[in-house]
Amino acid sequence: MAPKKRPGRTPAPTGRTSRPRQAEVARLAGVSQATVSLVLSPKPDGKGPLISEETRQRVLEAARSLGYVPDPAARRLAAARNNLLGVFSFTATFPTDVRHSYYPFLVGVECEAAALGYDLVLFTGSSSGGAGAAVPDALGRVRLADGCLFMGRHTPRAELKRLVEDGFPVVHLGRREELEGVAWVGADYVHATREVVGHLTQLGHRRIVLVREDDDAPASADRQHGFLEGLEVAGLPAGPAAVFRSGDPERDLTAERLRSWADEGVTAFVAEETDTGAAWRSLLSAVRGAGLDCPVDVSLALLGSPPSDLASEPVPTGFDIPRPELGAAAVRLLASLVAGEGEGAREPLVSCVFRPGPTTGPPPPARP
Amino acid sequence: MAPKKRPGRTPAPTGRTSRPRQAEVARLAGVSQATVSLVLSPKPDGKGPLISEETRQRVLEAARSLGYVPDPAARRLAAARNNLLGVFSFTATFPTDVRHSYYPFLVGVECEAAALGYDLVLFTGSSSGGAGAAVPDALGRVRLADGCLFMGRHTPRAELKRLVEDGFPVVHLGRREELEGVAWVGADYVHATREVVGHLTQLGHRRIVLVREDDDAPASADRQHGFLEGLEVAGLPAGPAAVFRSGDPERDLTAERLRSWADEGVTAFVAEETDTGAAWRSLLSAVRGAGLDCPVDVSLALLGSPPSDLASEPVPTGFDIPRPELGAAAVRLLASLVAGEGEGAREPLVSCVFRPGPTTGPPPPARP
DNA sequence: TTGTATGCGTTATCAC
DNA sequence: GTGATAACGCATACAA
Repeated sequence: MAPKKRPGRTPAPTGRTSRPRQAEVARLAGVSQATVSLVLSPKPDGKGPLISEETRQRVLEAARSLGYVPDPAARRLAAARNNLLGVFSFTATFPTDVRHSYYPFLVGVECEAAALGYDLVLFTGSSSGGAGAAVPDALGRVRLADGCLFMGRHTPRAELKRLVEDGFPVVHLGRREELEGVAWVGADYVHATREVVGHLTQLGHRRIVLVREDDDAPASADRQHGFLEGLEVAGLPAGPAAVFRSGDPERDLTAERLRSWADEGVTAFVAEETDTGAAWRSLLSAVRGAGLDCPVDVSLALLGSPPSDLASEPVPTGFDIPRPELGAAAVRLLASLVAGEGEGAREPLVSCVFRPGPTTGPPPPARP
Repeated sequence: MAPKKRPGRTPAPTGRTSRPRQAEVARLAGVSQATVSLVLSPKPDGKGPLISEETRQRVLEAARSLGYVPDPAARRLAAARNNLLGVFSFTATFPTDVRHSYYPFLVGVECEAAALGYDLVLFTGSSSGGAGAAVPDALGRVRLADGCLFMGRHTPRAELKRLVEDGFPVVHLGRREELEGVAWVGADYVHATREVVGHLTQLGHRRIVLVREDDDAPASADRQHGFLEGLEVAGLPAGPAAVFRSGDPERDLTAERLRSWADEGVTAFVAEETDTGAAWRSLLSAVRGAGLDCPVDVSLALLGSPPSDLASEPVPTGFDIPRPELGAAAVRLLASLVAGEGEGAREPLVSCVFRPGPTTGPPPPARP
């Protein structure tokens, strides 16, 4: 009699070659499948049932002879974790335009993730397809990981908050105090900028201008904050006139503008570093266009690292953001959240290190 | 009467917040779990049962409000796909030592993966921190993805072959003809090197030496192959004397060695590009140490791109490996394998483009 | 058109 | 110590 056909999945998906399973190892070793599991993945602290050495060896031998390899999918499914940490950047992680890239962060992220035993899932904001095609919410896809790291200057607040409210472990790379409940690690731009300004004032500069882009990212706000603080501690006027803010510095920061500043007695400029490096690039070309010599006529400092297309130029005075360390710290924090260890962020601020350079010097003698 | 306790796993692991499952979406939408599955992953050709538009919307709405995202492990276990492509490098993908990195490849990989609707899983298999890096399971983890891209000069043949034999879609970035059955895409180093040698011979060089590391990677063998071919087509002796092979060029490639070559009439050197860039770096410093002027006294060419720590120097004559294109091509091939479209690799070799530079010129007049 | 009943390979638990 | 047995989350054949 033919066996009655029952509902359910086709016994063998007739897919690709199937690998040996624990059940087959068990048959070959003359034990149960569960025993195989116990032998092959023993509890770390020896808590589980102890297996006799003889059985152990039989199982191991059987597994080896069959070339058994555990199925990670099944393992993860049963363990309710997938050992995956997500990395989501609001711009492409590996942009064609190499000028703004998150590569330096990833150096630290990958290292630390590996050390902690996690693999990484790279999500891109732009990617349209992906596993969550049915769910239009781009950010929703990150839930496939055990937790997710977010980076980028502009963060969709609502969606991020939603994740956090759902108890999904989230860490933002970069200060994000406005988003309550969102864990973050960031660089101490305030302190680092104050330090750069201090360097300039000690050299004797009395009129300094901050060049920033028209951008409300905390990273920009922090630099401006530190800048103004730096002026204050030096007893200099810290009015809004000291800040030049432009949405398109390549256009607004002209040689004429620069000359007029020089005429007013401005002897030093600091520019913020942004994704595109536009502020610094514009500042440099304006200085050249104005025929000014740096650092003789004017001192320049960069609040961060120069864009890679300017790598051949001398590294300006400023500070270095310890990106790999930041990435590593973020991963550590994220891992602790995933492990359920509460808010384990003791010190979310990582210090930047001051970088002396050839672009700053004493101010020129006062002009008539 | 209390329900009899039966063996089995604890119903709820009492763990942390768990992601919503199809069952919960189903409850919220008032349908069965199977219906949710049907709505959320419809057959591409509309083969499966058709769901009424009204139910569809209810399910989608429920899924969205719950932030549902399919579990990749479960998807994969159920013999489906999870739209995940793996990337596994045998050296750290983002090494601390920035001199050798796979970043340029990833630019193309990420772009193409996103375009094809895949997310990327970065397997941190062989990174520094890996405690159990030696476990054979390291490669097994990639089975979590639908397929995997491998990169690196040194490939564990056995494990890779195992994956392929099991029908797991695998693409190797870099020529790998010795591993039968392993699909690959690579750069045409043979042709590109021949071209560089041709450039030198046309300039008039008759004695050229190849500096390579002591490394049996195909990438090295191909360059040597192309080098010797280039000599032959120019009618020059292509003996082994023309190849300088060293496991530690920083030590072996001395200024004295270089001078003696010059005395023998050698007027040009080509160095291979490797992970570390050691060959090229050593060559440069030896030339300087010998007090030779490039390109006046000696011509130098680099079979690849200079290491990033030499980015400030003039870009030498040589060729550019189209790394992003290679990465993209690899992803395309991998995706076609995942889709079951057989060996879709028509042309696995991508051309390198010759890069003229200031480090080569006519040979100096013959010395007495 | 929707619901029911498996099964994927593993881990975890309990009774023996 | 060992062996059943129940989930883990999802996909699918089949019944209704």
